Amino acid sequence: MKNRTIDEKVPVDCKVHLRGINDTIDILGGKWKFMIIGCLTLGKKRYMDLQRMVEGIGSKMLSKELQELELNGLITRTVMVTKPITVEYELTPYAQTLKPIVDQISAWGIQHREKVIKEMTKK
Amino acid sequence: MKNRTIDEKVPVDCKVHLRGINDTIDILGGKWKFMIIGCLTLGKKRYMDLQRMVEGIGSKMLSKELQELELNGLITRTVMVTKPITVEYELTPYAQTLKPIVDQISAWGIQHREKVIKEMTKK
DNA sequence: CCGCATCCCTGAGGATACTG
DNA sequence: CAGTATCCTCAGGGATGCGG
Repeated sequence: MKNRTIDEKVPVDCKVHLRGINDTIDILGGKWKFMIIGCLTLGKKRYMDLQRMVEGIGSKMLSKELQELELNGLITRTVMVTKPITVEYELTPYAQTLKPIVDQISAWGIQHREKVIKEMTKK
Repeated sequence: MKNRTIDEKVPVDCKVHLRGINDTIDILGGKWKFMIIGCLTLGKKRYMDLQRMVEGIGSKMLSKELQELELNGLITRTVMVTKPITVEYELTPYAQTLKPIVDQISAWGIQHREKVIKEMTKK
């Protein structure tokens, strides 16, 4: 048993803070989840809509990520028994709590892009 | 050339919104970046500190992700020429703009965990 | 239109060992 | 202490095709 210097600087509230980040990333990690949420932030969407909006995503990934989001209670899946079947995805009220986060992430990306472009032209 | 119904519902500002998310995820994606930023949010940290705080990360991933963050101008790396060498990582002023995002992500994770636990015990 | 099944493959990422 | 190098794996994820 060595006399470790651990814990000297890792108070409990820090751990909670970090665990919070971890938990969120566990749920919203992956390559597309934020994008999907971002799309649904704009209103309910159909499968095709999503595939078109989330540029680059494949059918397999899309349905997989949608399932995971549904499991976590973030989106609802509604099947409309129309001619060719129709499915609508929508954020749950609970998922609305994610909107501020998604909006900020988007805003940061936008301003970051501007900053990068500015730096390139300046040089 | 088919008469596609695309674009009917994909106005430019939506695309910008989504591209913003994309850009941010490109930079902060990956398994650990948010956690690392979260740690550095608490102040400057040494390599070992980070490895200890970001539970589960390996030496290789840590240094790789740190390099990427440094490339994007989000952290600074300072070498102290001490007995056994010492290196400190710190958020750049620019990276401070990420703090609200990280904080919200953390807060959401914390409240989500509480919600899940509540639902489990309730049942 | 929705989305599962299948095949396949790249690369993220883990474990271990080694250097300055 | 702070990494780098090497090897290896396994799952994320792309492409295609089929069925309800």
